[in-house]
Formats: sequence, C-alpha cells, structure tokens
Amino acid sequence: MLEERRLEVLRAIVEDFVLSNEPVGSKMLAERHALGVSPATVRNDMSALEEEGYITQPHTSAGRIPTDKGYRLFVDRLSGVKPLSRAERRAIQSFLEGAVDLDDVVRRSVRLLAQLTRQVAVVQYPSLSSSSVRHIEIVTLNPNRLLLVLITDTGRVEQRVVEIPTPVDDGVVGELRGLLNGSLRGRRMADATEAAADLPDSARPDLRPHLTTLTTVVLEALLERQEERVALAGTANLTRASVDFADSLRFILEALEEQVVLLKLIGSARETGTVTVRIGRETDVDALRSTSVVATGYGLGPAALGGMGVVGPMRMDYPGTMAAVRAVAKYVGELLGAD
Amino acid sequence: MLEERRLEVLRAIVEDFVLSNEPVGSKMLAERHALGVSPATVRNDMSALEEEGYITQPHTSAGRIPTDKGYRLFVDRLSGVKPLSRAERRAIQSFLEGAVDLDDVVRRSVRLLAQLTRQVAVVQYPSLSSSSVRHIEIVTLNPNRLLLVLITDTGRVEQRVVEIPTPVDDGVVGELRGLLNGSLRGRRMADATEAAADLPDSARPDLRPHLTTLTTVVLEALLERQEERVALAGTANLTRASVDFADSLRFILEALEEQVVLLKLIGSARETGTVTVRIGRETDVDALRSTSVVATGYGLGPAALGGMGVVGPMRMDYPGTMAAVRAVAKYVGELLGAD
DNA sequence: CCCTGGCACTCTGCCACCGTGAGTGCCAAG
DNA sequence: CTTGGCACTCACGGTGGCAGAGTGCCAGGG
Repeated sequence: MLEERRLEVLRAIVEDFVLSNEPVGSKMLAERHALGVSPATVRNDMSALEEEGYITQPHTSAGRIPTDKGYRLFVDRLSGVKPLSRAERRAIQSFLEGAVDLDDVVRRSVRLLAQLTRQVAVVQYPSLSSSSVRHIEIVTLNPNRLLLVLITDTGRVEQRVVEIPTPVDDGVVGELRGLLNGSLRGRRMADATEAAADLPDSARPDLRPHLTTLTTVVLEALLERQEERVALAGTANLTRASVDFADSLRFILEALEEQVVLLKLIGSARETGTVTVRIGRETDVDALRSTSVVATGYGLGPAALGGMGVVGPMRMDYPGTMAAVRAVAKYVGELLGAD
Repeated sequence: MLEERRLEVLRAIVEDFVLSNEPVGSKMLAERHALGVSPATVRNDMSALEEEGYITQPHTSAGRIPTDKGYRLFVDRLSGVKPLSRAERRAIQSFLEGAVDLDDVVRRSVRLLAQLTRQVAVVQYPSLSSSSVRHIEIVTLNPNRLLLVLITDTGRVEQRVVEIPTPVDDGVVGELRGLLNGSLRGRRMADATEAAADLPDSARPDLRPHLTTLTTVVLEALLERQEERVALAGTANLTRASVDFADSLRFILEALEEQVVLLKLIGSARETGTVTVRIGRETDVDALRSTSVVATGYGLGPAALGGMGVVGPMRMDYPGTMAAVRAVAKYVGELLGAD
C-alpha cells in the first residue's frame, strides 16, 4: 500500500510538472489528484522519493521536480502508450499516401511527426544495407566517364560518377551492365558486397579492369554512405520549451545539425522492435543532457529499414509522444514494404 | 564636406553597432573613429541623420542604432565587398572538391556557407528547368510498374514509379527507352517539355498509350517539382544573435522550415547576376522583419542554376557576408558547370 | 556659418531592501 | 501510519536611490 501510493505520487508529480513546468508542491498535489491523503502525508512520501533520487527540489522551499531517474521510472512502470484517436490515424495515413517518391515519403513523415508531437522529429533514410538491389544502370557521359546509378527495392537511388582510364564503347557498357545486374540484382546489400568483390575474377579478361573500378565504386557507395542521411523537422518547436533549455538551446541545435549524432540517437533504436526512450544523460550526448529522445525502427522484419523518432525536453508527454512515433513508424513501414 | 562627414558618421555607427550590439553614443564614436571633430558636432550630425530616418534611439538618452533605411544606405553606398583571404578561398575550393555527387555538393556548400558567415545558410538545388536531359532510364519493376529515372547534366536525378494498365515486355521497354532518349536527350528542360508532348503522336500506334503515360509523368516531374528543394544549415547560429530577435526566434525558425518562403527569398536573387541584400521588411516576410537576407544566383550564363544565400540579423557584417556568398556561389557554379 | 565646450536634464541599469507567499521539515497527537 | 500545527527558508516582485551614459541646447570662438 505504502509503496503503491508513493508511485502514485511520483506519477502525479510527473504529470503535473509536464503540464505546468513549475515545481509541484504537496498541497496542490493532494488537492488536484484525489490521493485521499493529506498534504503532510504527501510530504513524507516526497521526502522518501527524494531520498531515493526520483525527484529533487530546484532550491530549498520550492516544490519538487522529477529527476532523470524519476522520468525513467515513470516511463517504465507508470505510463502506458496513449492510443491515438481514429481521426489522427486517418490523418497520418492520408498525409503519407500523397507521397510521390522515397524522398517525399521521408520528408512527409518527418514533418508529420514534428507536427503530431510538437517536437523536433528525425527520420533516417531507409538504410541501403537492409534493402536489396533492384537495378544497376550505367550511363555513358563521355568515353572516359560513366555514371553509375544504383536503385534499391525501397526506391532509393544512389549515383556515382566514375572516371575510367581507357575509353569504352557502348557495347562494352552494355556487357558490363549485364554482368553487374546478373550477379547483383535481387541480392540484399549485405550479400551483394561479397558478390561484387568476386565478380571481376570470373569475367572476361578485357572487362576485368573496368569491372574492378565499377565494383569498387559500388562497394564504396554501399558501405561508406550506408546509412548516412537523416531528415529533420520541427526545430522551431524547440523554442516552445525554451524555458527548459535556457541558453543551452544553441548547443542543442548544433548537435542536431550533426548527422552523426542523430544517427547515433535514432539508428540505435532501429533494431529494437519497440519504441525506446532515452532520458537526459542516457542520450550519451552532452549537449542533449536536458532532452529526451523517443525513437523506434520502421520497416518490417528483424532488420528494420531505418529509425525515426523525436527529440524534446525531458519534460515531455511521454505516452502521447510514444504513441505518435509508433504510429508513424508503422504506417511508413507498411508504405515502404508494399512498394 | 558636411554631407560627406554625415555619411561617415552613419558608417561608423553601423560598424560599431554591428560589433557591439549596443546603441552607440556620440562620445565613443568621436573617440574611436578619428573623425576629427568633437562629440558635440557628431551629435548634431546624428540629430540630422535621425531626422532623415537613418538612425533612431531605442529610448531617450540612449545611443543611436541604424534603421532599415540606415542599413540600406550603408550597403548601397558606404561599404564594398570585403575580399576573402587567399586561405579562405583555398579552403572553400578544397572543401567543395571533396563532394561525390550533386547532393553532396549542395550539402557541402550549405554547411560551408553557414560556417563562413556564422549565419543560417540556404542553398537551392539546381533547378531542372535550366539544365538539360542527359539520360532517361526505364526499369521494369514488374509487368505493370515501371521506374522512370531522369538524369540531368547537372547530375540531378529524378525518379518516378509509373503504373501502366497493360503489361509490357522488355522489348517494348527498350523501344520506349530509345524513343524517349532519342527525342529528349541533350535538350534543355524548357524545350524538352514541348518535345515530350509531341512524342506520342509520331510513334507507332501500339506504343502510344504507354508513351502518353510516360511523357505525362516526365512532364509532371519537370514542372511540378521544378525547383522545389532547398538545403538549410546553421540554424544554431540564430541563437548567437538571439539578443536581436528576442522571442521572435520561434517564428523565424518556423519561417525557415517553409520551403516556399526560402524559395521566395533565395530564388528571387537567382536571376540577378550580383549579390543582393534585403534588409528587414524588404524581405516581405513578416516573421523575418528583423533579419536580413544576402543572396545570389550560382551557375553560369544568364539563367542561373539556382540561388543561395544566408539569413541573419539585420545587425550583420554585410561586406564580409556578401563576399562569402559571392565566393561560394562562384565556386559551386564552376564545379557544376565543369561537370 | 560651422564647430566646440559647457551645462542641465533624462533615462536605463543596478543594487539593496523588504514583505509576501509557497513550500518544507519536524513534532506531537490521534 | 496519518494528520494538523508550527517555525523556518527562500524565490519573487515591487520600491527607492544612485551612478553613468547620452542627449539637446546655448553661447562663444574661429
């Protein structure tokens, strides 16, 4: 009984603080949350919760606010995932259905997510490594330069200009195209890299040098920029919570411009099949120590296509945000899977 | 003589204010700027300048700050374009040369520009309409779906999935590819649209329906998204000048997330061959009334490929910013032109 | 006619002060 | 274990005084 009420008090504190952004005191708490006990009792509980590190007071004789640890407990044990309304679901679906190509899908999702959560949204472009090769095209720009275009089944298109030492004619280009497609088409990226490496050895001698350069470029495109890109939206929402960040806003913005940082945050959630939450210092990024990240993977199967999520103040509506992230990820996954 | 000194005073005010962000008074001005006259004289000049609307005082008994009109005069008549150092030029060049494809060029430029100017940078993707078709590729996804890939000489790649009512085999696809390339390759986009529209009429009857759908899609891709995309970087720099914006920062960020707004700002500078400056309300965007925009077109010839520029506080180092924008635009233009 | 020094005046910014109110911790009684 | 009471502690907001910077105006000098 006692334990249970304490948790109830913690939940009440988190919920109130999320709404008001003001340290919450014992009196208000006892009044507004029908806890059935007096403020004095609540004070005792608060004292215990503070002892255990779940809440803290900004200064003596102020109310309490949750700590990282407090939010963590709240997310883990005290809150579910608030389901979205039917209207919201329909809105998501219809907004995403208007997309004309992969780029558009990503851009629409990220805007949508930012709007739904009123926070900064991040969407990773579908990773090459978990999709498969649909087609490889070689276009002659001039005798010494080829343009290599790689198309994946998720609709992603990678392109590279390749300089070749000795000129080739269209016939050779056709053969090369045939060889590359024959050996790589339909393969998942991870396997394709091996197949590509073996390719030159088994080919006609006069084609080998060209094949070597081409496959090198293919491998480079596959590996190097593997999952480099992310889309970002809703940075204006950061100012909404500017009270929380004070002067650190600049560093947060700077961190968010670093693709590497974003990938670390979002990419790591990719493989877990569920929505993950990182609170405060759990983000492992110093500039984001006063923010939380709610992220998940999207796309079917064990290896997801990519990750998406939002970055917001620790003082965040976790149930609502988690629901929005999960829903958008689900729809995007379906959209790309069916394509 | 008198006129001339007044302008000198205005220049001094702008320069000091840009550095200090504090209203500048007559005494400091006379001391630091070797004007050869006493503070009292400067005061008279300031009084006149205020009368004419070039400067204003935030409150009685404070120093003066420039008005929109004052900055305008400064930009038009009192400042040149401060040339970049040799080292800076080399840095620009070497940084841009590392780009692997068009996307990379744009992303690198925008980051570079943000870094050089310490402001928010905007770069428009090369417009389709002023480049020409290098190659059109058609890939069969399944009998009823084709992927159309359009490659321009600036390296831009557009892709569209096309649903076709009646299945086609590879032979037909080959013919279609040949027809499209034969009639469109090498054409500038503006002309290509006409050629594409005429194409179906002159083709073999059995190909006509397919050609019609395909050309429709091509036209759509060319027209609709013609110059839709821009890249943005350096939003964190806005916080650097947060004093200037106070609480309007949020609205500025919101405006910057609107592609339409950015295109209006940057795109309009595309056609002028020179660096243009819009100060305060001249931007015609309400949220940006306390900012200035320095922009120019890049790419050779009369019709530029796109625009690029920066958005910053009115209190901005105009000569330096203009120089940086001009230099980056020049290098990017050369890079894309040579490609 | 223009420049200059002097002078009175007007503000903002800063600091110190103080009362109020919210909130706490502790304690003794139920 | 809960509750009411009580003394204590601070942040916050408003007030008042002081210093400093800047202005406008004016009369005198080149």
